[in-house]
Amino acid sequence: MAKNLLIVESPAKAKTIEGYLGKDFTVKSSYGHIRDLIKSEDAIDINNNFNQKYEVPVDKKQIVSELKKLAKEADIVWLASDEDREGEAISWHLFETLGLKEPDTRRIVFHEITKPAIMKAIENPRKIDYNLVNAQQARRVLDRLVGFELSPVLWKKVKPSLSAGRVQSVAVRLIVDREREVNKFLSEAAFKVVAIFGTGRNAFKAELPNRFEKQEEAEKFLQDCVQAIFDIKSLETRPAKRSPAAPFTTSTLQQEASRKLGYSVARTMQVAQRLYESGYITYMRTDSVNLSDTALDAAQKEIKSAYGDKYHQLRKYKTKNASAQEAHEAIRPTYFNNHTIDGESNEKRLYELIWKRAIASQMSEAQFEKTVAKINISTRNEDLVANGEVMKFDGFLKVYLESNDEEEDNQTADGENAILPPLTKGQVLQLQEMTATERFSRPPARYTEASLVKKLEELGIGRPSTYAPTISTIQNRGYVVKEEREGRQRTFKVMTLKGESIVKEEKTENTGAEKNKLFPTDIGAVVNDFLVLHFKGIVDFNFTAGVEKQFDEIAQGLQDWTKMIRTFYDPFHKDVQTTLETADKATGERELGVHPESGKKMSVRIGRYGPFVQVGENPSDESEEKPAYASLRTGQSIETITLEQALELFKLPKVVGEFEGKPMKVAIGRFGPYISHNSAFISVPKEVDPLDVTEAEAIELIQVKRKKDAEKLIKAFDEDETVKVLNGRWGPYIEFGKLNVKIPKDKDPLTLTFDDCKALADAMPKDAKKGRFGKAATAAKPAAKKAPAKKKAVVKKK
DNA sequence: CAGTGAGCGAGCTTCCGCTTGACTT
Repeated sequence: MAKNLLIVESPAKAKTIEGYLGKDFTVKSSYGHIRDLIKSEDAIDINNNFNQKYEVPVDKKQIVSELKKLAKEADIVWLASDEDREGEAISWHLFETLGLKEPDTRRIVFHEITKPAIMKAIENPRKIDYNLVNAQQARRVLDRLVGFELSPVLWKKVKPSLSAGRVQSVAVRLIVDREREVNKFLSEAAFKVVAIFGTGRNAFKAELPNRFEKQEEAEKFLQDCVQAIFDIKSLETRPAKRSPAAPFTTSTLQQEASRKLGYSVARTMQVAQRLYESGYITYMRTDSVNLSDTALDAAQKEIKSAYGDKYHQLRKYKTKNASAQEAHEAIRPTYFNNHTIDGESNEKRLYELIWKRAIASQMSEAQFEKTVAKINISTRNEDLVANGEVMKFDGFLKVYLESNDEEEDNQTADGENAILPPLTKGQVLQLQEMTATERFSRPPARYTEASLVKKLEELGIGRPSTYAPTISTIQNRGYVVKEEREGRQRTFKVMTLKGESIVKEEKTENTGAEKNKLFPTDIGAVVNDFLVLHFKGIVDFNFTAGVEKQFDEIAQGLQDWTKMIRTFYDPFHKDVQTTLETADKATGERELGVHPESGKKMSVRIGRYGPFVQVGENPSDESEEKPAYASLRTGQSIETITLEQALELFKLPKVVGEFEGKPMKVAIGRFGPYISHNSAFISVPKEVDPLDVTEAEAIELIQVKRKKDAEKLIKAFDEDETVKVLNGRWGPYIEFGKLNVKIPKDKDPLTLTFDDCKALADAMPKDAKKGRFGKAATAAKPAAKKAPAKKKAVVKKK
């Protein structure tokens, strides 16, 4: 029997370490925290030094009892959780929960999963650092107090089931603020001048550094250039270089995977987790850019053998972020000689990204020669400028080029990195073409999931393990939606000088289209405004940074944690109470104006079922006329909707005519505009304005739909007309009332009898539709039931 | 793939961080 029990946080880590330590050691994992505050309100005794009540959650009971048993049998228990605030607390919780005794317990830490690092750790055990544990308790208690006092205020003053917290509320605030910046942004137009000189292979672009605000100025400029002589006024060549980026942390991996692979942050983390569990990469939840000495050596070896000595350059990176806790290494391949791996394409692509970034981080810089040519215009004082860049040595660019957030502005992007033909000072240039194009200044970019993570990290808010869950939470609560939005057409003017004539044209472009961007919902904005009004301190962008500073002092033993929490809590709790007593219910109500015909007041606000428009005052008694209501459509918001748009909402649903003795109604549903007729639903095609649908068109659409349905039909039954065999997009299926049943491959849809269909349908719902997940989970692991079930409920609501 | 928007009241919701799991339409 093993004399030693060593406990780490992650099972994958445990497996590796067990291999290093031999028979005297059993290595187990705690699977993260094993205890948490109890759920109820008395988890923290406010009047008694914020004493906490902890419990082992159901899904951790099994692990804890196993660890308890092993701890009893072992002579020495080694607590090897991570070396940060949370890790120290995990060790302490283990110490308490497993009933360990100090003489038989050792606390050890290591930053690198290698045999020498672990042996060294074992030789240098220490005791649990209670200052660090106190800092974690302060963090935990503060988050609970904030979350569980603030959320109920929202239930009362805004809507039930809402939530607020130190992290999520700031995340929402960032998005609300940004949306408002975008909405109030006034775009300014200016004319940008680009000239093309030379012909064929020797053609190159030059730009006028400043833009013209007025069209006349731009036109005058082109006019002046008609007769002008262009010659090279100066040529300047200087070397330039570029250095690789640091290896990935959780946040930079999420950003880069989003930009280069289009992954959501949740997906990136799922795939990374699989790579980690397969032993391909180091731990994926980290804020450190540090590489271990063994990794540095391995990278060096790999670079030198694959690319040659001159491509290697030893680099040590420092984490900029002050709140980083650096319990792990940066994310890197475990073996640098694996350029690629076996696995799903997701895994392969992410691994490749990680490998390239880590390898590149140890490579030499890329060297360029940059040339700036200034071009004199005989008729004007301004110069045109041409930029050229020639790569002299690729260095790290051989493997990896980091992308950036800025959307490609095709107007400035070409012209750069271009190669200039050989030029000499004084050389006269032949103008091929010159254009002055109207360009518009752009509003700040809306956040993507990944750019929000970046911002949160900059503000020191949240941790690598919580970025992805936070992004999910604010979406699940309905504060934020990730959406695509169509842009609108905009015209812009282009003037082209060619030969001796200037041609003026008007072109159109699409602008403002967004993909996978985060937008605040009305409820998100209302909750945010409420919090900003009544709890400014909590949703302040620097709140976390401020408390983190105090946690650090607690960790260093310079401050008493209960005093710190007391100083925070008393005024905070007072704010909660006065808000509960005095604040009005928040509905985001905004007056739109008066109805053009009736003269009644029109307003928008959020109600029980979402945002809506109201026409007419609230009645004070029964005799008064009731107001009219209409819900806003997706994409509209109470903040930006106009009176005209609000009036449109009342035009639908409307009956457009009759067909086969039944009315046809046009309305807008969850999936867009539709015509309902005799309990059938037909989508109105995109190009048709639902307001203009005529009776004839509606009939036509119904008949087209019927024809299409008939083509899909393989078989119908006399026994029950709601049962049909159909040909769907993914093959034949049975429509059994409201249930769709897939037909197995070994069955021929043509020969299916009614009874066969019934049998297949009977087999389906029990198994697939309802409880498959729940049942299987229950059967396999009764303890793990709770968390997934909860998650599912949230998804369902949506 | 509706139309809703009054008010009562019971019982519920909610935080952040550390882990992985077994699932999906």
